[in-house]
Amino acid sequence: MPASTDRPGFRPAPPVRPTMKDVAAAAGVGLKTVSRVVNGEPGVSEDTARRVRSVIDALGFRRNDGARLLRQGARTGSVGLLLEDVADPFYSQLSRAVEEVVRAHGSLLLTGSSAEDSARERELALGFCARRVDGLVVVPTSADHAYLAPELTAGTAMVSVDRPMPGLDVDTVLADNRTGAATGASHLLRQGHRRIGYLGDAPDIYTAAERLAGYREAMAAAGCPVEEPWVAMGRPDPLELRFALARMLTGPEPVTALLCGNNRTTVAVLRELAGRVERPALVGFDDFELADLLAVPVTVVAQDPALMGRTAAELLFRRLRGETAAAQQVVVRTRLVPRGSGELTPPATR
Amino acid sequence: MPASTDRPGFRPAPPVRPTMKDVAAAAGVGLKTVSRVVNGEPGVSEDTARRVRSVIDALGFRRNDGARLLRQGARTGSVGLLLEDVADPFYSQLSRAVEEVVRAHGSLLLTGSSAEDSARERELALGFCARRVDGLVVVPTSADHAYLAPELTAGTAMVSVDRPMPGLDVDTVLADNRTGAATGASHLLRQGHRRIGYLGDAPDIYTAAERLAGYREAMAAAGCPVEEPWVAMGRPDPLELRFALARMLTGPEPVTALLCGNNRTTVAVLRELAGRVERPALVGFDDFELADLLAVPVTVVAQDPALMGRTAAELLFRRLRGETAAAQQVVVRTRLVPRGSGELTPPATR
DNA sequence: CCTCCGTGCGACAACGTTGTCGTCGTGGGT
DNA sequence: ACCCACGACGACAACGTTGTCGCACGGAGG
Repeated sequence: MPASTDRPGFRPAPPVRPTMKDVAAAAGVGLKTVSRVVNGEPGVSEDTARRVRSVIDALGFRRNDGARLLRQGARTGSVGLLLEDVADPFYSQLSRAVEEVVRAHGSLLLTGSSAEDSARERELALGFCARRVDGLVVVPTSADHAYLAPELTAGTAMVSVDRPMPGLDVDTVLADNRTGAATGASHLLRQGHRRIGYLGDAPDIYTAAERLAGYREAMAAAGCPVEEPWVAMGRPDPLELRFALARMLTGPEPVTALLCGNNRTTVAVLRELAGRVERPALVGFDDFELADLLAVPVTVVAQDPALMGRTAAELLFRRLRGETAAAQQVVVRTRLVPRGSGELTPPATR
Repeated sequence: MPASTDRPGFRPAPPVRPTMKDVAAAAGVGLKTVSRVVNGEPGVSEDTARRVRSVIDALGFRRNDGARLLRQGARTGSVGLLLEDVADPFYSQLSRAVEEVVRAHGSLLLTGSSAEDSARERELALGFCARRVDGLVVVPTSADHAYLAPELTAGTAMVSVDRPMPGLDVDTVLADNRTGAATGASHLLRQGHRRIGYLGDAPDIYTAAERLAGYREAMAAAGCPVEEPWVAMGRPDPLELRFALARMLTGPEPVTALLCGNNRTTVAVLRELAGRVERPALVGFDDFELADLLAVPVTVVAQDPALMGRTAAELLFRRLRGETAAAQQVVVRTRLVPRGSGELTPPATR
């Protein structure tokens, strides 16, 4: 835990908030009467209510929901969202969809980015639970999540999105990664490509592994042996990527097409290709803005992050409404969007 | 408030969480001893501590931070972030930066999108305050925010980003919108353009108004009268945009260059231009991914959303640390990034 | 006149935790 | 043998709120 110990040189007497007691005293009424007014309960004369309300405005009183929740033992009306990085367009779209649903249910949203670091994810998740969120929507790292089991049995709803949650049996929303990647690869094969490279994220990430598998399956089904230099997996590092691409695109038998395992990789590859002479065909997994406006519009296997987020959030609230069925898995279909880059044919046939 | 009244047909006895009392009973110790163990306070023998810890693990006990905070009257270690739309890249980058700083201070982040709707913003802000967030980072709508004054005096720190907060004197982080837009316009003027169109967001949005003013200033300084059909302000609506562009680009005296007031407008314009024959020069306000990889790379006036977010969050924590100086305004500079589209010369001179 | 009831309101406990303070037992010093 | 200090622990109040209950008052009905 990153030292919340702000060694406070000198904290200037944090101004205190008025409580119901203060309001009651100022209005010359009992505490409970204020409570009644604040909550719109009956049993208060309009005269008294008016007086109390004016004092409330004058003092700027706001009910302390923490205390309220403690007393009522009710739900907190808040949901935690844990993902890899809010700034990634895939997650930011997912995030918006989740937020929309959460808001529609009158709840508030806590957001945290794990940066793919399981310790950080854990810290955030437990922090959310300590705040007693009603539920958790998680894009889990590959680490074991059994530490969340007590929360689950304690009634905290949980849904996993984009990846399964290892070690915990919860509702899960996934894209059809394997099929999608296979579709992308097949599409390239159909254009006559035989030597197709694959660039993806680190293979400990579920989606990366699934998509790689999809690629391999499609290649195998087409009778195309995959040579190892054609596959590059890892966190998108510009330098590594440059080497990998050089490896794939040069030599006696260069690849004529590329399948990119995700958003960031696709963009990084495009940027790298801009500085090279080769113009391999390219299909990207996951759509991105402006893909259609590039010099060669980019063919993608599009996911639907908004639908995934919405579905996940709705599953969560279904649980919160009391649904007790066994954990289910929802697979959201991907869709091939041909735009040009994936329809380039291999040089020999050009 | 959107009916948090889930008419619960039948709520299946929400499983209860173990409390310290339960742990104490199960471990055969006093309540306070459990508290001591949980908080790592001294005065517990290692034997007892071990026993308590094992019971804690067995029951899956987690301290209830709500109760803790209530008791301690301390800060909640949470910060609210209110912006227009998490899915907008500008805000999602800002958001990440804020989150980073918040995390570094050991706090949690509540996020809410106002969708530019002041009622929704208010609802979210008050919801955050009811949860007793320590501070609020807000991208405010243009509505009056005086309703937050009680929170401010009650000690909730507040910082306004991207726009000033009307009706409330708080630290504010802004981009130099006016200068930036003027720079963009001047850049086009320098290429020989005299008829330059401006497309921006609704003028009740501070940044939109400022940037429009910057454009007008630059035009005036160059002695170029702005004709009204050249200016189109409003929420980005594809159809409106099409009409506006048609108006600007056709007729006897069409504009030869465009200045776009923001991210979304720039992209929408690019998309629209892709279907037209005219190729006006173009400068966009706010950078966006892939701007450099388009057929004609797009010249932009780049903002630094991450710096803005970081600055805002740091100002917030400075206040929380007790800083009491008068509210300050930080202006983050923009930077012209020439990439091609803004260096196109007018047809006459081409 | 008294009774009965409804209305308006306040006292009090409780939610789960922590700060304060008191108690108990042990061990060392005299 | 006695005292005191000290370590280990628990009882209790309090944080701000709400649910329960009871009380006082006034008017209607006998």
